[in-house]
Amino acid sequence: MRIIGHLDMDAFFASIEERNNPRFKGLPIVVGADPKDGAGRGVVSTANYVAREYGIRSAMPITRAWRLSEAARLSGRPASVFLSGSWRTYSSVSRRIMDILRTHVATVQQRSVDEAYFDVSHTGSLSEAIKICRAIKQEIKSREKLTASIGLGPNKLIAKIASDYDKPDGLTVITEQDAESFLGPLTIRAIPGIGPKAEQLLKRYGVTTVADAKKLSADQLHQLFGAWGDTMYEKVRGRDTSPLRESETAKSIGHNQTFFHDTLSANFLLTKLTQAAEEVFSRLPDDGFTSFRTVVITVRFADFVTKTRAKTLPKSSHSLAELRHVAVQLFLPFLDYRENPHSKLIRLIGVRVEKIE
DNA sequence: TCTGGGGTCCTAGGACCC
DNA sequence: TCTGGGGTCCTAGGACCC
Repeated sequence: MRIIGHLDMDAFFASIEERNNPRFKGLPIVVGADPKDGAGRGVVSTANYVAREYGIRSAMPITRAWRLSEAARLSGRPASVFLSGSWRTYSSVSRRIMDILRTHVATVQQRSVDEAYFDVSHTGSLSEAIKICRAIKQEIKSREKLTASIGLGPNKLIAKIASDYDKPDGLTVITEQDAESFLGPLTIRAIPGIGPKAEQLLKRYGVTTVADAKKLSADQLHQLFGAWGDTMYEKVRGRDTSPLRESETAKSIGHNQTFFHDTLSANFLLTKLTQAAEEVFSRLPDDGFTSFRTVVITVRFADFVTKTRAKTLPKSSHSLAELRHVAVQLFLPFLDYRENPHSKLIRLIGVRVEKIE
């Protein structure tokens, strides 16, 4: 019998800030872009549960979060604490959490900074698996003063959805027999991989819940979504045979920057592009990489139209000078009519390397 | 609502080779 | 010279996730 767990830290970044700064205790905390009194650019990364009572959510434009917070303040509730956050702090906490997890279970697949799958099939019984999950949660709480939610199920799909079912500080167990009925009433968006586009398309076929989706045949889903439709057919039935993959090496490393003001200043843009190339190059060794072969640049215009240009070198390069040079060559056409006939202002520029070794 | 930054995966067309 | 099929690589774009 397969028993898979999914651990998901609760409001991770915001919880760390609250823990590290006792003066924030009980206040709404929003980690994300600088709101600049309502003129900021960017989005909310994480909002703690108090901030969520104001309607603030992850991925929401920071200006909107700021207005929601202002509205709450004017009605006599506390203003939100806006923080830009510290990636270094969060990743070191993350590393310690993953270490705790690894002391309890043999196989761990980290999915992001605050999430991981783990395999507890070896326990042979759900009750034993539950004991391990309680111990994991307890140790995270006592060592890190943070809470996690865990889902337990017959596969990664069910474990992941279960971990989200009862947050914060939850432990949700779904047996293989209950998997299909557990999923049925959930909205189709609960299935990982179904985003806004797939949701809209499915809506046209009268599908809003997972149960609705089961009315579509495998052929219909294949017609609509190609290979992903085949997987979707299985997922809405609670089936997922994908294995846990212990360690995944990065496939690309990149850096983007959105400017405070959109611009077409060649001087400014080339400086930012060069800086991005340097940032990417300096990060290569952090993950044990020494070379790259493909360079990709991204240009986002004021209207959010986004273009990428890539070049794959005949052989791998170890050279920052080459990375800068290729990035600049790829970018230059955007400065004249060839790639930008209407002289649209640019809001973001990015550099990424692939085929890294 | 006016949309970050870090990524992964998939698709489709074209070049090229046998 | 008027032309198939299969495979691989590259590029560009897009959906999605945290």
